Amino acid sequence: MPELPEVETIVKGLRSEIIGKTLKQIDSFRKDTVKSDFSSNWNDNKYDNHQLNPHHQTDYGTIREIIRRGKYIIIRTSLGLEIMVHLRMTGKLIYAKHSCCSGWESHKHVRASFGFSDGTVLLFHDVRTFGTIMVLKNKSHSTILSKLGAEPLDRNFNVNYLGKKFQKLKAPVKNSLLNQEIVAGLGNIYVNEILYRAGIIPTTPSNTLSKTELKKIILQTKAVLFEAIQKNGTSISDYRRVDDKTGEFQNFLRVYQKKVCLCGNKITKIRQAGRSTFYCDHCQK
DNA sequence: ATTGCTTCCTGAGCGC
DNA sequence: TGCGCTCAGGAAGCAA
Repeated sequence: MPELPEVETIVKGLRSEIIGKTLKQIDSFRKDTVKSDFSSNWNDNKYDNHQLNPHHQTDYGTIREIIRRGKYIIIRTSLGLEIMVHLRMTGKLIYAKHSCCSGWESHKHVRASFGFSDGTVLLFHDVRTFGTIMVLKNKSHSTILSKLGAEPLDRNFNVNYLGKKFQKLKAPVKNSLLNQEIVAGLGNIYVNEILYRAGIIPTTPSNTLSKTELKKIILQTKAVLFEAIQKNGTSISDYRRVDDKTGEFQNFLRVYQKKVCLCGNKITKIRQAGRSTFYCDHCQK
């Protein structure tokens, strides 16, 4: 399940592969996967298999910039077009350099593809089909994503910010950290790891945390994400890099899906907001 | 306003 | 071997 470090790794991989390439064609092989803000065909959900706006455009421009905001990937072209990708649970972007011999068109889980003028293809592969792609011509990603909270690695994600957000929030701290409107990019794995390292029980009401505890959360959020990015993300099940390699951070997880804590205590597993929470009631208070 | 439940979806893993 | 069940969960939508 790609979270911030996985998305960041994919963005870096994409930059080195497709910056400067000219995007010629966008295809969708499943309804609801690709939406656009300019082609009515793509929004009425009648079509399972088609090209985006094939008669009005022969060129989407050259890939200029690829950025990440929370768990979203935003690809911007020289014509001002923005392609916004969210991988959700099982989405992957795979760059197929040798499209002529791969036979990807018939692959069961390829939901969309981006064709470049040099014959290479970027494939959107998604087993569970939760992933989405938005092609924006009129709107900007920043408008659509305006409700997203702070970037956890930014300077403005600090004790003051989190204190304000948590002030009147009774929800468990685990739920609050998963809330993308509070902080953008954290998912279940990293929130478990962050609260373990911060020594805080995940069920603690957000508004009862002390300044010291908030400080620990901020510090450990940045530390865990930084380390995970350095290890190219966590490959628990489906996440792969653009070149289909796995990340390595799964070897450094301390609490997620663990049975026993480093201290020897048994790890407790509960469910919060429909997701698994792991914690050690000896190391976390 | 806030919180929490349901929905979307498919494959892996398990017990029998 | 194969069937049916449970589990994995990000975010939207809706109900309380």
